[in-house]
Amino acid sequence: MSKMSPDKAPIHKATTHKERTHARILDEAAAAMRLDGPDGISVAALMKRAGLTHGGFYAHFPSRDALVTEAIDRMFQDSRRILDDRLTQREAADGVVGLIDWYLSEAIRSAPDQGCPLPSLSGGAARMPEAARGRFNQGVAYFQRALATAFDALGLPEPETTARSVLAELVGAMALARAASDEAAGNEILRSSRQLLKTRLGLA
Amino acid sequence: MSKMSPDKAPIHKATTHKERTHARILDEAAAAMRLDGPDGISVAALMKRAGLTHGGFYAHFPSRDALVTEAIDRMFQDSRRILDDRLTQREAADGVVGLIDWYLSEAIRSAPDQGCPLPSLSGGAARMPEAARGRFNQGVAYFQRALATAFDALGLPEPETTARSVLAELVGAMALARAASDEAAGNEILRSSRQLLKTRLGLA
DNA sequence: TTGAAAATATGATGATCATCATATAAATGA
DNA sequence: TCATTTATATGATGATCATCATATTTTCAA
Repeated sequence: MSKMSPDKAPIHKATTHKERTHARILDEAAAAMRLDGPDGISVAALMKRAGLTHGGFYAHFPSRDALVTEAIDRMFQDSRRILDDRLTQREAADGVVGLIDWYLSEAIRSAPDQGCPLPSLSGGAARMPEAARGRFNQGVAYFQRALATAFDALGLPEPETTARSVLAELVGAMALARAASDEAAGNEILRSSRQLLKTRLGLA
Repeated sequence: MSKMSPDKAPIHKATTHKERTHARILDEAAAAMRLDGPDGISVAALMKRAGLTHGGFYAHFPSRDALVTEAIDRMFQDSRRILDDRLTQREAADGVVGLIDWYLSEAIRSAPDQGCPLPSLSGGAARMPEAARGRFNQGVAYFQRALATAFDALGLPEPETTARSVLAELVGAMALARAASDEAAGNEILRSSRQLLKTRLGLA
């Protein structure tokens, strides 16, 4: 990019001012879109949240659709780190139990801007711009593989099939729990799935 | 409403022209919103689909939010009929198996305007106008009770807890299957949940 | 310190939207 | 048939939106 250092790849991750600003816009976008969906924030409102004005947006992203795509990616990067921490840095059974309890916790229920983006975004993924939908499905696939690996370590039969089924229940339970107007009803949904997921994985 | 017949409730369901038009708008709205979400169709586009022009809308609904609320209701009425047919008009085990196979069928996957509205709408329910969110949760509660009744008839322990868990998996699996860009991957999700739901309910 | 380049701000454009005021057309009771 | 109500259409209003053109500020090397 710079004329002065044409071939010099940034070895020490030289984050320029622009890169930092780009990342800040993206963080705000990811947070906002977890709460209000991909169409939930306007370019102007987003830039204001990032401490900027609307005009500069197109110096950072070629279009709003491109922002959505990058923001989806960003969300899954965060989730992936949590997922890896839970599933790899422990004994398999503890990791899976911890993941279930974290994923379906009341804290995450009340904080859609943390936790996994799948429950809020799955229902609308088919309406996303195609590139964003692709990133979304990469995130789903990663989650699925990570679960399957853990289930394989647990000696469960058909780990891939089980992983798909378990992921579906995790996503559906949190989506329904967040939809509930009555907090107690939502918590019952979470409790039920926490309990029965562990039961059927032989972890209860 | 009418000055001429003040106390006469319409015993023979005398559907006036206006009532029929109202119902037509609502049907179009429900179909459109299943495909594209509650914000997916404009008032003008909706009225055109119903064969009318945009101006007449406010003779039928006080606001767009009111339309969304009624449309949510309409969707669940349709689903409820299917649900009741499946779960009550058969032997319990057959009914549950049939419901699972229907709910998670590839046909329904490809036709979001049929089938249950929960997979498409759950993720965004928290962002709905409050009245619509209430109707949505009534629909969820009805579904849950119907499943619990069937599970009780099957002699399963904790039918309420199981109903919540099963509903979560049904909703999550269809949401993820519809999100998939790759049709084969989506079908694998459906197959996995069909199989494991029956297994864990002792119906395999 | 200065001047070019990069980053951000200001302001405008055309599109879409929900909503409403008012005009026309259709239905209905006399 | 006529008059009145009811239903629908036309057209406008103000708001919001993505996007772009251009101006201003900031950064940083010389």
